[in-house]
Amino acid sequence: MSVTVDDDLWSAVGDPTRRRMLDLLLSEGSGTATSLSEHLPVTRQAVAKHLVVLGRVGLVRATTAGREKQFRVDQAQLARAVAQLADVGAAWDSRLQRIKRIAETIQRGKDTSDETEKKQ
Amino acid sequence: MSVTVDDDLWSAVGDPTRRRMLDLLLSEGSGTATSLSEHLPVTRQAVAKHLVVLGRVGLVRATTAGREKQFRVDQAQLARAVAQLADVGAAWDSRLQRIKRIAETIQRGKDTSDETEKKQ
DNA sequence: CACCTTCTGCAACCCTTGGTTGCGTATCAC
DNA sequence: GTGATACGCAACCAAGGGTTGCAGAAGGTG
Repeated sequence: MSVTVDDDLWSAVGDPTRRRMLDLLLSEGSGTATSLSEHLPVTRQAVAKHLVVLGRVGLVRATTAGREKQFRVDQAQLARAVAQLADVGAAWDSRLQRIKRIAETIQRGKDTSDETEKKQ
Repeated sequence: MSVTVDDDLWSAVGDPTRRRMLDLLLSEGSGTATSLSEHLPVTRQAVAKHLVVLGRVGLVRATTAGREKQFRVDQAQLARAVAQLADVGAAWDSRLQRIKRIAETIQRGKDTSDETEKKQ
């Protein structure tokens, strides 16, 4: 029935900036707060905060090397997030399909009763 | 490459309370702010605000009858939202697949070069 | 009609969060 | 050592999700 989703994980990917960050990390393999902020319309500090959020739900992990902190996407966790997106989408989709089917059934029922009326 | 999503639409379904509201509206057909709040852990006023948000992005529409305001899901718009969920999910999924494939290729490459070294 | 209930809308007010600026600090490179 | 660079922390602001409180419109009943 109603799909149980990890609200923290969902809202982590619910933010547009964080989605773009994930896109960047996926396409570039890894990145720092500074390097990511160069491709985003927000400051480094904002990116750093988002990285904390993403780290909290396990979507990224960091390795510190000297003064740089490289972030990478945790593939398993992102796969989990993708699965939840798919689950919710599928649930709503089946709801919509069901409503559509019912509507068509009612429509067909009307036609039938019309014909019946004519026949009577 | 990066899927273009309607950020307003996405963040509308990004909120867990709004997702539950959509679930309720889908399963019950329609509902008022008051009736929805009875099945949710928030007050009627909070629900009313969420309904404004959902209405702003076209996910719900209202019909006023007497003192009651009945809300219904706009199926076309919800279908659009579902499509965007699927798009983003698919984009990330293909990214993950690609990374996995590259990793396997590198692994295979190592094996091959090992064999090549042996042959040489 | 009057009264009471109920459903809605508006306003004020918290707290969290996404964003900024400013500053201090650690690391690298010369 | 000095300067540039990458980071972290703190203060601050605006928007959003949530609450309470209250006023008004619509329905039911004497």
